Amino acid sequence: MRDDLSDEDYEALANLRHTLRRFMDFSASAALEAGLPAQQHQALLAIKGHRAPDPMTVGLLAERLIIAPHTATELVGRLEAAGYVSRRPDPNDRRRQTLMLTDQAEAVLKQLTTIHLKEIREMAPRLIGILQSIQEETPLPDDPWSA
Amino acid sequence: MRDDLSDEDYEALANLRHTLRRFMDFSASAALEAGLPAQQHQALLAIKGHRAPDPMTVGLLAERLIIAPHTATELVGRLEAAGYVSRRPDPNDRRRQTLMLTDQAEAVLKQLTTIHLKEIREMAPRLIGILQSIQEETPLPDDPWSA
DNA sequence: TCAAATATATCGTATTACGATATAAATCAA
DNA sequence: TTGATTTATATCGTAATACGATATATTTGA
Repeated sequence: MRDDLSDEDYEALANLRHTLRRFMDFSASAALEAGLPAQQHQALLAIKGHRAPDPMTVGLLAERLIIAPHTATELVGRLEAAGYVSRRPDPNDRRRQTLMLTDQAEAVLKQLTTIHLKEIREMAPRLIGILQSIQEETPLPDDPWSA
Repeated sequence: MRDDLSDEDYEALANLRHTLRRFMDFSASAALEAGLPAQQHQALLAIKGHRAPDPMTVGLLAERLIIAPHTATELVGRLEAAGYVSRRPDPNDRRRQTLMLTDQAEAVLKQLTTIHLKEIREMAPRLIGILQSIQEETPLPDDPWSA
């Protein structure tokens, strides 16, 4: 594997970033139109998308969103104040707060998830193409290192 | 196409977000270790990865990063103050500022791009898998709607 | 039982993007 | 050419949010 970087390497990486930023921008705009800041939307999704025997907690949410636990606390505080989430101490470990979505959250999340799946289906081919071109590490057909 | 959402739909979307956030966290940490805030790193990459006859400008950078033009102005201001970018008025249109990377920027960007390509090559299979499962819209083998 | 570890919460601070606005240059109609 | 409009960039004040430092409550384990 060559450790040198071609102009195409930088270009592919920049295109990947641009594609990701377009998705993030789409997502943030859609969430805001639905009345949710982007982080709050992603928190609701993380709670709803959590598949496990044990319930979602503040600490687990922090892990899934890759934020500090106390940042998750603040985020949940905002969600609770806005009526999207309820906290309830875990009877097994009363340090833990289990998180539940309200009906309001379920409704807005359903709407947002529908349009996100649609957007992702449109974006996916382009994104997959960029990822594959990076993995092949010889993005150009006439690359002298290929074959 | 069914417009109903299954638990697996939410789960796939949440997993996609988690994967993207891990990448963003990796990227931001790597950039910070190299002395660059995340946005400044992405700006350097956008400048370096710009393939076109015309030079990179503040407005073009805003388009690529999907931020407001005046936000790009501030970002470039920080990059210039830190010695990563130089501005020069475009002789053809003196409203425009053309952007050039300094040697310092080239060096740090080369290092960051190398480890980013490595990380992406590791992340890509998982990300592609999630994207494809969403596109197939029947993520489970035993999905009653499939076949 | 008491010390250490874990989970959550609070407060002050810093970064950064944006809205509103300003300035300069280019374009175009008359 | 002039003057109005558009385009490109820049400045300033503000708001949102994540973090560091720290605090409190609960559990665990020697």
